[in-house]
Amino acid sequence: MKHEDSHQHSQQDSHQHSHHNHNDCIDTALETAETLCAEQGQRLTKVRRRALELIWESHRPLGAYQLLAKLAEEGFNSAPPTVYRALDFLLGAGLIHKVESMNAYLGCAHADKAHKGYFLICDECHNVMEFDYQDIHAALIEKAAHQGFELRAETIELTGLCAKCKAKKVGASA
Amino acid sequence: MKHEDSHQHSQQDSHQHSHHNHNDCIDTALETAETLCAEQGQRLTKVRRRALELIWESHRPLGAYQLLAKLAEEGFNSAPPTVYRALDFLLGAGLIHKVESMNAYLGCAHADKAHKGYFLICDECHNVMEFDYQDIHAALIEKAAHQGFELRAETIELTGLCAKCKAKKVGASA
DNA sequence: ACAATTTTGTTATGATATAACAAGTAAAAC
DNA sequence: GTTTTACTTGTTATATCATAACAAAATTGT
Repeated sequence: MKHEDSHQHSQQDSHQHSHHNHNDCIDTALETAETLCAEQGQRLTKVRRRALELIWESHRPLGAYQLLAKLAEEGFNSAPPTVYRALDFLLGAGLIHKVESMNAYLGCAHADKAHKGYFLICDECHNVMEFDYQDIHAALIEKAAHQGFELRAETIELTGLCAKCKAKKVGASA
Repeated sequence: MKHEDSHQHSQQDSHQHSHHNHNDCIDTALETAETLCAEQGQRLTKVRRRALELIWESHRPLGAYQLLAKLAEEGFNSAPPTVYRALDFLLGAGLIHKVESMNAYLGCAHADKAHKGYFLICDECHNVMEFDYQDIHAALIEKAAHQGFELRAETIELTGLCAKCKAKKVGASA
């Protein structure tokens, strides 16, 4: 196993965990975003920046219209193109991912690393964990190449039961 | 590698290939569908059967409203619920897959085998190949379990350039 | 035939996303 | 420092994907 790492993006509530202060995550993500945009001559404008923050503040993947509502509350323009433009920008910059099976958007924890989003999605609590698994990535590239296919992007979304919800179920039936 | 197999679901046109008669595919798929439904006491009604056929006849994943239009041409009811009900049934029976990143539906080549759909999607021609890769499946289960996650379903959609389109590009630039 | 179940018809609406063009704003060129 | 250019945002309208709710019809079991 060359490299493997994972990151719990979401949490049950807004309180701080003993092992995970989500506010730090947001701060780091925003700093990374600033840096990346600066490096690439991209403009992280007010709406774009605030959209990214709001996506990070959410504990689960955020729908476009949910995000739009939050932005509208803060006085931003409340027509759909506003939010979709921001989302397009952030997706293009690799700062967020789209979870295709949920039509929702999630802050990317490894924006600086150039990667694909691999997700574990809990059917019960709808929390999403992003993970990065080089072995699988390599295997997929090889598998695709074997069929003459040149891989560009990967959508890997796994659903099931997360550890917490599994524990809760066992407790309930006991 | 324990098991690996793939199947080219789509083709450029409706003519027969030297190595692939798509009509045979459709026939086989429909027979399998009949058998499976009979075994499980499920009713493969007219709309459902015709929907499945139409999905198979399409050379690419078919959108719900595209399917609806085809059904309407043939005198079936042309309101959305008709097609979504048929799709729900076929999805539930494992006879088709939904390609999440395209919001489109594709005949399942291994309906009898109980599996997840892994797809290679060409950005150029939009053809889709389904493949089945036990090594990756096993690795994903293990990886998820390692994080206490109980895997139930997998959405694996890989995009890029298929062999044909790659060849075409090389030819064009030469 | 009757009741129970499932499937389909029908109307309406919700949810997700983009087209097209005008107006504003920041960056670059002069 | 104004003009030109490119980019970003505002605004209206509409396309696309999907489901809720309830009535009618068909199928199945008794």
